[in-house]
Amino acid sequence: MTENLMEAMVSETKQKKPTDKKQRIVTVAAELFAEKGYANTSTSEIAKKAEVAEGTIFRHFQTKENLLLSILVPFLKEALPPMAEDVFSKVLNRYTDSPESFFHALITNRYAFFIENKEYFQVFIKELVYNEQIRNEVIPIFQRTVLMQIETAIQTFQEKGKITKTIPSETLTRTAFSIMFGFFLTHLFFQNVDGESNIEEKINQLVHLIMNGMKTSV
Amino acid sequence: MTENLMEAMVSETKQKKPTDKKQRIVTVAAELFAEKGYANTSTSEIAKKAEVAEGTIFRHFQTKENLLLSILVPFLKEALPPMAEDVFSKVLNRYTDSPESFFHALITNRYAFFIENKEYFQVFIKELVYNEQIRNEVIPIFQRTVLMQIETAIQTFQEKGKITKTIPSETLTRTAFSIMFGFFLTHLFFQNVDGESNIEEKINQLVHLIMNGMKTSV
Amino acid sequence: MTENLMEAMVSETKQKKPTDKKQRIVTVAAELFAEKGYANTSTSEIAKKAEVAEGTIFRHFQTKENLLLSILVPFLKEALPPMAEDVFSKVLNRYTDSPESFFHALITNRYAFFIENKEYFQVFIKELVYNEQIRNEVIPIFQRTVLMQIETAIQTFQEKGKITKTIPSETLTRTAFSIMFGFFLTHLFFQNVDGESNIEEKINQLVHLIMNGMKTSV
Amino acid sequence: MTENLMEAMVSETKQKKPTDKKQRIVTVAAELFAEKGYANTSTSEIAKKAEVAEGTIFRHFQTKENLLLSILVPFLKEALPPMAEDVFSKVLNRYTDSPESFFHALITNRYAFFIENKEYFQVFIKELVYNEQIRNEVIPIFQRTVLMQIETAIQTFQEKGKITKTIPSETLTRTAFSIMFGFFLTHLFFQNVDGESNIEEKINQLVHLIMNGMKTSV
DNA sequence: AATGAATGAGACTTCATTCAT
DNA sequence: TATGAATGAAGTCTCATTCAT
Repeated sequence: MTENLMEAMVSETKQKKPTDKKQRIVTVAAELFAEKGYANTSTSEIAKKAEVAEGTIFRHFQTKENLLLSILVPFLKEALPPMAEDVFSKVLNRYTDSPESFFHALITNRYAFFIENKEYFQVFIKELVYNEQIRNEVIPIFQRTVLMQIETAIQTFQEKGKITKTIPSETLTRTAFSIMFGFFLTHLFFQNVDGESNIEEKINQLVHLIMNGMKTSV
Repeated sequence: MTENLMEAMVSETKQKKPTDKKQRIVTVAAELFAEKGYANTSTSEIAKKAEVAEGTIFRHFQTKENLLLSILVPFLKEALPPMAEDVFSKVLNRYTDSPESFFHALITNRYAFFIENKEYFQVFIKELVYNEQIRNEVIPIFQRTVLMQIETAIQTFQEKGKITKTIPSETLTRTAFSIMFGFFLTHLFFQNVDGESNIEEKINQLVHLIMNGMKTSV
Repeated sequence: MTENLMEAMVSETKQKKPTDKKQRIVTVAAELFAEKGYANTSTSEIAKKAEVAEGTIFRHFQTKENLLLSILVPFLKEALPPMAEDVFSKVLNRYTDSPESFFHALITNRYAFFIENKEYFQVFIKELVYNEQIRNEVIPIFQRTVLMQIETAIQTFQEKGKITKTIPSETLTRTAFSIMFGFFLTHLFFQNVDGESNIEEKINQLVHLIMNGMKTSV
Repeated sequence: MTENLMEAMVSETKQKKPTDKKQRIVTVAAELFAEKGYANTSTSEIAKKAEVAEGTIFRHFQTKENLLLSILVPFLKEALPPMAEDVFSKVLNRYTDSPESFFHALITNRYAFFIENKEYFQVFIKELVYNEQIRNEVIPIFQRTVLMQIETAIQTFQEKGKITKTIPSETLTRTAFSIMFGFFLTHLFFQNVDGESNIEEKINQLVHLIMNGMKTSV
């Protein structure tokens, strides 16, 4: 990993319309990286499946690693900052009165994004676990954007007396994130956990657990 | 992956006392697999660091993959079934009256095991994410042992009216597991999240969140 | 090397005024070939530095090798035959009475040409050493033109009793050429051997050494 | 070129007995590098001609460049310092009274060495011309050892009044070296210039030219 | 049991060249 | 004339695995 992810996320704007073949390479590579991981996918395999010459991959991406970044960077660009800015300004402001409706909106919004980008999430999570440099570069960004915004929301609700102050907001944030992320992961690595039908109900249950835990309701 | 993990977990009992060199290979391989992942670690690197000839690795383990299994199988053998049988008979039976004390004992017990085996957990999780065969073989075992035992415990508490019945036990189980696993992962991939000092308090907070959620206590 | 240098040197007269881009390609290629050698310079590098598309190079020169020849041939055309015909008829006839003035004029004349074409000399010498076909084609031409003309001059001086007859004219020629060529090479591969100032004096010294050797003058 | 030639010349002493195959690789590579140059010789070609697997080359030499250094470094180790130290102490001390006998002994000695190592000289000179790093590293060594020793000898003779003082010793040295090196090169790149028979006579003529030049003897 | 030289398949990458636009 | 995307052969190098000692 020579390039820096942050730089890549900034500089990667000058993309003209990607060629047909270039797009095909990205698509196929994402599929294969998602399925078998970056390290277990060869460029010749990508070339074969995308029906291009192997050299074409390198004309467009220079290195295999660059190809990986070309998949991850646009995804992260859409996944991280919007989650912090766009989504939150919408979600948080609108549902500012009840933490329940906030968490419900948050999970619903991110679940939709997640379903749309299942494959990219798989690539991302695999490399997050496997690749130290990506981990080192992405996690701080992630903390500054996603986690801190959730924490801010939670603190707001703590101020309003709607969320307990006896537990530090940091721990609350991590726990809420764990529940949400665990929910997504379940859907990522095990297919068809639940029929798609009752997702709405599942989310309601998660929100209930986040807010009320599993003790018997009085 | 040619061999089957289950078979391996059974057949691998005939281990005599491993040679000095054999042990050194396993130790070094675990370190390197944990750090860089299986696919990014070469046998020659292992040989060099373990100060043995490369041939020696193959004399003992036949294939590189076998070496990986020789690390994971004993670990899983100790991690999974005991968690289900041994630990649960201790934990569940002893703390049968309150879900709080049950979750507290469970998390405490597994956290200790996790701390002891940090390195093996890293190898395991990396390959769980990256390696389809391991995923396919281990997850069902995991579901049958760990998750089902937690679910049984939760169902027992539901019968006793100590845990809500309005949410299916399966969802409750996954959520509890998410919280617990999220807690462990935080400690696995980010060093020094909290000072080691206040672990006890952290666990108490987790248990509180599992049982009561984050809404303001009345 | 498919084309024959002699053919190229003859046929290559039909050059109209070269395009702006064509000229830029030649200039840039000469620079790069001089610096890094033909084999270590890629056409894409040339294209980039000349600010043309890679295809443009091949539209004008068909092959990379042809581009090399397009640099070398005009250079050799000026370097070799004129040295034989033009220069010699001037130099030799004018300075026919003393070998000293002949060698002085010869070295001065070629040194000027060499300084003007330093870069082309570098390309030429690199490929002369590295490329068997160029060596095989150029050396005979070189022998027939340059060396034989010097030898003729030396023989003329031998007839006049101004140069020793006890050593074969061939050996004398090679030695004179070695001294002259060694002087040029020194200036080619090591920068700033002498300040440019005392070139005239250096040449005088070389001529003295060619004619009188290094023994103490009586 | 990552490694430094000087370091390589020092560190390369720990060589145990080279394998049969290792030796074959070196021999074949030297042949091919001499014939076609380093950049135009592929490792697969070397492997084929040496009748080893291509991997074997890299097991022994890590990189192709390292293989080149493994050929050049021992050669230079033998060629340069001995020429300065050993040879000179023999040649200079023994033939201290007349510059003629000194140059005669010097050329004879080096010519023998050159004939024995024709192939290595070809590799060396090709890369000296083509490869900037080798040039930058070897030339200073060369200047400090070979050239300076010749210059010292010449200065000694100047002190004794046997060589002219009107020309700086540096110029004399370079000229003597040009004549000698030109003589060697002629034998390197053009085969069979003279029958081997009259080498002794040729050397005598060179010495005469160095000392007396080509003017008619009185 | 242990070694380490040897292997060869296959990895990533470069590059001269072609061709549709 | 000029472009630059596309090609695929060939290049250097890595690596798990074998085998004679």
